[in-house]
This record gives sequence, structure tokens and C-alpha cells, in this order.
Amino acid sequence: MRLLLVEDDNHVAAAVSAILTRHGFTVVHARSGDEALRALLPSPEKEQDPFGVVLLDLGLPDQDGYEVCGKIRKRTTTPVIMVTARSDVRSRIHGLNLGADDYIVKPYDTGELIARIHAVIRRPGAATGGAAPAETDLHLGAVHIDLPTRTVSVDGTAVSLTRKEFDLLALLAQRPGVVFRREQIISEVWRTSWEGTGRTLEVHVASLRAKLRMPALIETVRGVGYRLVAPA
Amino acid sequence: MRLLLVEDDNHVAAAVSAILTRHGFTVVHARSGDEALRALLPSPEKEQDPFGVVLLDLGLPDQDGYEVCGKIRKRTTTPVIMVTARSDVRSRIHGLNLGADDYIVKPYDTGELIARIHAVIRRPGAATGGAAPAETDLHLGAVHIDLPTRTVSVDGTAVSLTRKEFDLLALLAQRPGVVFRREQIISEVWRTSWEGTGRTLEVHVASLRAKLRMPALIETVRGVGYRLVAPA
DNA sequence: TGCCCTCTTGACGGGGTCCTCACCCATCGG
DNA sequence: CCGATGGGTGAGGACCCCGTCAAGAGGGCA
Repeated sequence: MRLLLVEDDNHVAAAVSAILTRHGFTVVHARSGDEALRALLPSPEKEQDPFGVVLLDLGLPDQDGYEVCGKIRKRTTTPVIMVTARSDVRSRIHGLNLGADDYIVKPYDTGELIARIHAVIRRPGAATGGAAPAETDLHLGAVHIDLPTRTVSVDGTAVSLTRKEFDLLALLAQRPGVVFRREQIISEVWRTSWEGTGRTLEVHVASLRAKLRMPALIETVRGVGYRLVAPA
Repeated sequence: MRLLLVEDDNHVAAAVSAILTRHGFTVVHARSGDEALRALLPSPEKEQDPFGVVLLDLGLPDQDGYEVCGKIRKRTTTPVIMVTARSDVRSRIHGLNLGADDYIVKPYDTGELIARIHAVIRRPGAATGGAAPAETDLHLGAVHIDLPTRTVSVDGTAVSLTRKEFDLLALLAQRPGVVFRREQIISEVWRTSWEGTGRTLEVHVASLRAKLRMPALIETVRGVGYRLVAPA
């Protein structure tokens, strides 16, 4: 699960990040409120998994942490856990009323942090309540892709794809015309930084081209990667 | 919204109850773990609104408060907030890992209590009480699901499902056709972030397929999860 | 207390997916 | 024209994932 860590101190961020990574989270680090908001909002460019939870430090340089929390709540339903050194009750109530799901006071026990994160993300709706209504249907000429149901059809007839095939197609289809580099595709679809020595990627591309019966749809960019040709 | 207050001390209960009532909650008071569990379980006789949240004091006479929390979590998905004088980190982590949604240490500020209650019940999906009138009946071809009474019938004949079976079916039925990931199902139905190694999920799916006499209704999406096939 | 229902776990097996490997072809630079 | 580089292709086998079965733990109810 992806986690957004909002923290201006790089040393603290590195330490916390290490702990969270060890517990299975993919940590994205934002150093300011602006950066956090930009990372949260689904931009047309990068279509990634939505964040499962936000760890928001209130001591930010550019803007008030409470304000950031409010803005996050206005746009998404992603759970927010406030982290701060301010221990007074007033601040806690203020934070919670702004839409925060929990409020932890520094210094905190790392075990408790993990436990509270899990408590927040297991609440019903948290799993589905990612970012704002992202695009779920993609049309590319005759090809129609439905993300939630993981179904693909060409000219109206359904096509059965395997997991890797679908993930690969979905990735490319999010930015038609844009070239994805090989290593980028590997890391997104395979979720591992292992750079294969084999022909794995090519095999899956070939399979996709065959199943979609449109070999020209996926274009090879020699020495770089692949891209989907944008429909006219 | 109805709130279940589990507290053995009558004086404390009266005081807290008054505060909560003033904030718009309908408070039901249970003096022991047994009483709490009996109040929570939906009896076929009295058809009442389900509880929106449980305030669980850990200092109970009859049984361990943690145990009670575990039992509650086993049967319902109602949010639980633990309230106790035990402030050590160990207890907090233990409580949260048992499925509690929050953990407040006595003595607490009443304003913070209210804020934390609101933070817990504000989650989308947690609104079993007064909020959005969610869909209560689901029809999928020959299968009819009634959420409030937790009854399921196929072709008009009733089918007896266990708790987990019903929760699983109800989850999938909420969005026919869309694929639910395994982890998502685990976290929603089991409400615990334990990543099981066993075959638990598959066993329940198999049981459901058999009882509904429609093996094709629940479709396996290899490497991802399951989904209900949308009716034609 | 004893029985039954539910849930969990583990072993086992089958079948679908994925990766590897070898070889082929296309492109590009000299 | 020729070699080097990098992608395309077609098997085959390994691995992974899921379905099934059986056994056991725990709680509920009489």
C-alpha cells in the first residue's frame, strides 16, 4: 500500500520512511504542503495507485498544517493521520474536527504508529476511498478498457487477458502516445526493481498484440520502450 | 445515532452518557462484556437501528476488555473505541491490533472524546446509522439479498449462510462486475490486517458457491481476487 | 457437560501463467 | 556489404495460485 509522508525534516523523514517500508508500505515523501497536495491529486500525467493513508506532520514551512488537512479532505477521502509535537487538547480537537482520522503526538512509539495506521486503513471505505473519482473507462479507437471490472473489449467483443497483460495494457493506455521506458514498465507492472535478463517484457507485449488483434496499437520505440498509438 | 457505552461504574456511565446525549447520541448502557455482546448481536425479535459506535471501557468485572473487543470484531463491523486508564504503549498497541478503531486514555478531555468519535464514524461506509439510506435490497438474477435481516434467497427459496459467508457475498454484491482484490476482501470482511497464509478466503468462497448452487456467480480473477458476474 | 456449527489451517493436486532459452529478423553504423 | 545491437517469436518447463478435502480449535446452545 502506498503511503504519503508529509514531513519537512529530511532526517526524520528518512528514519520514519525506513520503518514504514519495513512494514510493507510504499512510502512517498513530500516536503511541503504544496508538494503533498500535488502528489495526492490525480494528475492526467501519472496515473498511479491512490494513496492508502497520509501521515501529515503539522510543522511545515510553507503553510499551516491544519489548512493542508482541510484541503486534502476537500478533494479526497484518503485517511489522514496528523503527527505533531503539539500535545495540547485544543490542537487535537482542532485537527480531528478538520477531518483527520487520528492524531499522534511526537515523540511516539513506532509500534503504536504502525498499529494506528493499520487501525485507520482497515476502517470500511478506506480501501475503496482512494482519490477523487478517477477515470475508470479508457477508450482507444476500437479498444475499450474498464479498470474496475478489469475487462477489455475490441469492437464490442470481450477479450480475456491475464493479469500481467491487463496491467501492462492499462499502464500504457493511461497515456496514449507517450513512450514508456522499459525499466519504468517493469517497475510499475512487476512492482519490483529487478531488471530482467530475459525476454519477459517482449513476450507479454507480443501476447497483447495477438489478443487485441491490432499489432499496430502497441508501437515499439527502439532502444527506449513502448507506447500506444493515439487514436485519430 | 445509537452508541453503546460499555462501562461498569454507574456514576461514570451517567456522566459520560449525559455528555454524549447532549451531543446528539442515543446512548445505550451496558455494564458488562456479556451485556454488551448481547446488545450488539442483532436479534430477530427487536428490529432496531444498529449501533454506530461502541465505547468500550477495559476495566470490566466479568471478562477481559480485550477479549470483548475481539468478540465484537468477530461478529460485527461496528467501530470500537477503547477507553481505559492503562496508558502504556503495550496496551495501546494490543488494543488497536485487536481491531479497535481508536484508543483513548483516561482521564480524557470530553471535547477530544467527541472529536474522536466523530472521526471514527465519519468514515464512508461506517454510516450504518443515520446517514445515507444505503441500498438495503440487492437483486442479482435469481439471487436476492436482504441486508437488514441478513437473509438470502435463490429462486425464492431461502438459503442459510454463516456470518462470514454473508459478509463476503454482501461485499461483492455491492458492486457487481467489479473485481475486489484479495487483500481488500480480507480487510473489509475480516476487519483485521492479518495477511493470512491459509486457505481461509478460498474455503468461504467455495462454500458460498455451493450454497447458492450457482458456481459461476462468483468468478475468480487469477492473481487479483474475485467478482460477481453482472446479471444479463 | 457434550454436541454442533463455524472458522481456520494445512496438505495435496491440477491447471493456468509466467519466465527462460534459443533462434530469427530488423535496424543501424562502419 | 557486414557485423553488432536490440527486439520478435515459438516452445517447454517451472512456478504460482487456486480449489478441494480433511482435521482440529473454539464458541454457542441445550
